[in-house]
Amino acid sequence: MTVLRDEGLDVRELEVWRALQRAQVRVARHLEAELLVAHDLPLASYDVLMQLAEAPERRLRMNDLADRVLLSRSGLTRLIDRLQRDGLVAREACPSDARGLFAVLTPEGEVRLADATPTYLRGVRTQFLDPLSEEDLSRCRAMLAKLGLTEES
Amino acid sequence: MTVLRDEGLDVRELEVWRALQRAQVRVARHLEAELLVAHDLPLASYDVLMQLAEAPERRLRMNDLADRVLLSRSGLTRLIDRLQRDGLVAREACPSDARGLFAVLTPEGEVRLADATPTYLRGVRTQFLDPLSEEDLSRCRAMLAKLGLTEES
DNA sequence: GCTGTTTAGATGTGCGTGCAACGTTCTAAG
DNA sequence: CTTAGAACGTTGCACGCACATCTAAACAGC
Repeated sequence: MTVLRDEGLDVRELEVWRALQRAQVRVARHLEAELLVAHDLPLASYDVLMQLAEAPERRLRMNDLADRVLLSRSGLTRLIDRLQRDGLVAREACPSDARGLFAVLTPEGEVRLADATPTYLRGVRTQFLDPLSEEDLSRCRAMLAKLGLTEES
Repeated sequence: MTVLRDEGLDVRELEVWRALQRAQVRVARHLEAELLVAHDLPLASYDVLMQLAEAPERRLRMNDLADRVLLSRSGLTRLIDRLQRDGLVAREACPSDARGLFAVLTPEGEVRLADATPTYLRGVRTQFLDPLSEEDLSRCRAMLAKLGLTEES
């Protein structure tokens, strides 16, 4: 604590941030582990498949996808490489913009996603939702909405 | 959404988890970037220094430290290697257990930590605390306490 | 004391990530 | 039409991580 005295006594507030970080990492690790053993599917891959499944036409531009998955563009390129190699996703040219590329969910990808989804949902529930009340969740939702609007830097 | 229909309508709940994930990563990335440009200090390194500074005698066993920093044991070994190379941390044998090693914060490490702390605190504040009310924070604190007790797997 | 088991840390290896640089295509200005 | 600049995605590179494995030390029972 000693080092943090200078800026007033928001050590308690800081503690909230650190606990949040810990909780998030803990749940994410749990999900990753379960998905890996049960479906040989890393969490990041699951996220990509899920995003694609939710998108119209089951396809998304690489750029948009990178934003939603919270991954760098280069990271997404490699990840899509792997998914394509495994046949879960295909690349398709964009008719209106020759620079653009769509990542498209293949039928096989859909199956894989459907298989893994129960595992994912169960993990989120046991590790995150179950311990919390309805009230907690709506509070949390409101909080996160506020955080989402703070864009700069 | 279509894929998630099977388990009832907790799509909204799932959304909370996903938003949390996004928020956490966003803030962490911001902190990492700021610490890097201003002090050439990765976020993980900052965490280690902070944990050591808060510990009695400014020292911690490798194992305990690994838990607090939310890093694998091997990851911590490498990170301490780097910090030791940079002179911010030293390794010291444990008198009572010859297997054990302490990671000790050096004076130079303290200075570096003190330099970086304002950057860190400012980041946490602008990206996380400022958008939230006092009420939000205490709610969040309570929520995280519940999550912290769900240990298994 | 002598073995078998457990624990603390350190390594070897492969993989995933971000950053910076690159080629390609689109768009706007002259 | 030509050229400058921006946008989209990919690639070279170095770094950091986790998993499995290994060594050394502590502890257990006999």
